Amino acid sequence: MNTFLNNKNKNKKLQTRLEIIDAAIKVIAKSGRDTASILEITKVAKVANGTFYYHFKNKDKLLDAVGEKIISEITASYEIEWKSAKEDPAILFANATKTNLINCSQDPLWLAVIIDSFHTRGKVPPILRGYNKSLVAHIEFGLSKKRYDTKIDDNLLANMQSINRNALIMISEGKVVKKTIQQAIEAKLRILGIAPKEARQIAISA
Amino acid sequence: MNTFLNNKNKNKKLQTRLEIIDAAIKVIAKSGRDTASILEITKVAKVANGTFYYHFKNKDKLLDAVGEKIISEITASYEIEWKSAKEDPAILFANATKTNLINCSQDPLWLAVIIDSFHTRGKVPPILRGYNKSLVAHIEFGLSKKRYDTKIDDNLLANMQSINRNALIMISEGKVVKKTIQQAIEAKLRILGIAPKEARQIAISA
DNA sequence: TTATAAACTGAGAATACTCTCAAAAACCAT
DNA sequence: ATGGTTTTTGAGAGTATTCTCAGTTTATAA
Repeated sequence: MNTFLNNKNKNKKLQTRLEIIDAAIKVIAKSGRDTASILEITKVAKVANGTFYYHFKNKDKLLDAVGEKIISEITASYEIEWKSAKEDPAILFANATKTNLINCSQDPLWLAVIIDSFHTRGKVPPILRGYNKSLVAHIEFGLSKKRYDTKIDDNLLANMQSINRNALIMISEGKVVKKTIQQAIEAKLRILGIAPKEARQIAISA
Repeated sequence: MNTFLNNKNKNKKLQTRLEIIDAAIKVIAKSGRDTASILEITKVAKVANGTFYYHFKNKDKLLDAVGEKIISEITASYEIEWKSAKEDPAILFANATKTNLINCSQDPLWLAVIIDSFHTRGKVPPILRGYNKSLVAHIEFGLSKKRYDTKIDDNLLANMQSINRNALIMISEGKVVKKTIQQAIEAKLRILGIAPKEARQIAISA
């Protein structure tokens, strides 16, 4: 019984790890990814500074873990429901957007971290990667049904993401959730090439 | 002749100040607002560290100055031309967007700093303030002519800004300028409520 | 030329952060 | 209980950054 972990230790280690991740979420929500210091995170997590380095090689690895935790709580809902492939892609997309935004809004801390994750220089943070995949699937589905009038490229995806991000910012600043989500859906559908009035209709009834 | 500055000195002082601002633009373009250090800026500007503090109270004041410098080079183009108020507001807006994006793209350093300025937590950086004012004027003009189908609010403005930002990012990453600008115009007009096909037409002929 | 005020310098105080490591504590199978 | 292993601790080395300030240089009015 010498080189591998037994269950008790596994749990203890995991628990500390989770405490650090939770503390990180709190600190990032307050100060942002770049300014959040490991010192403060360990203080909030009530562990010694050195403990952090036992669990994570460096700050980047921690940020990855934070991203994965949040994404795992949220993105499942965003997966396209292929079983309903006979439905209007625009309506499917509207519903997915709604669910996704509502999920993100559950916890103000997540909200802050997710918004922060959009403020990124350089590499795409993990929080956004999964989202992009589902997004492409949705749009391709709509294109295949000749429902949209656009092309998929980085610019389009970035615009879709930005609309989500802006909606989340509005929500985090206290704007009415329902109305904000409607606006986001309307804007996205319009960009995709749905006629203005119809986009509004779909957004309202989503 | 004791308390006020004479002309020569004024010039010398101003020149050093400008050198610091230019250096700051270079460093910010490379490292981003948050990570840019005064030490590095003064090194690039070839002045002593203390000189910085003779000219600027702190980093924030420098960032304001940088924003003002860039905005003064760019936003004039975005002002609505009221003399042509008989024209289609959508076309006016399309042209303004085009000019604005082209101006921003002139200098890769500006481009980087402007993009960076969108990554902001908290207060709106000065670069964006002037832009917002003109944007509202444009949209109000279109609404008054019943050309658009939307409401002006923070969310809408944020979405317009994001589309610009995304276009600038694409350009800075080497995407074709003309096509990227067309996409931005098309997306903005569609969000405002112009019919999809017409939005594309206007974007293409802008 | 010289006195004076403006502009600049760079050493260093104060602070903050990341990461390492030897030692201590906690844990658990026997 | 014992001994080996895992986990945690916190002091501190190394590095970086902001900002101050006493003193130096520069420019110019007289």
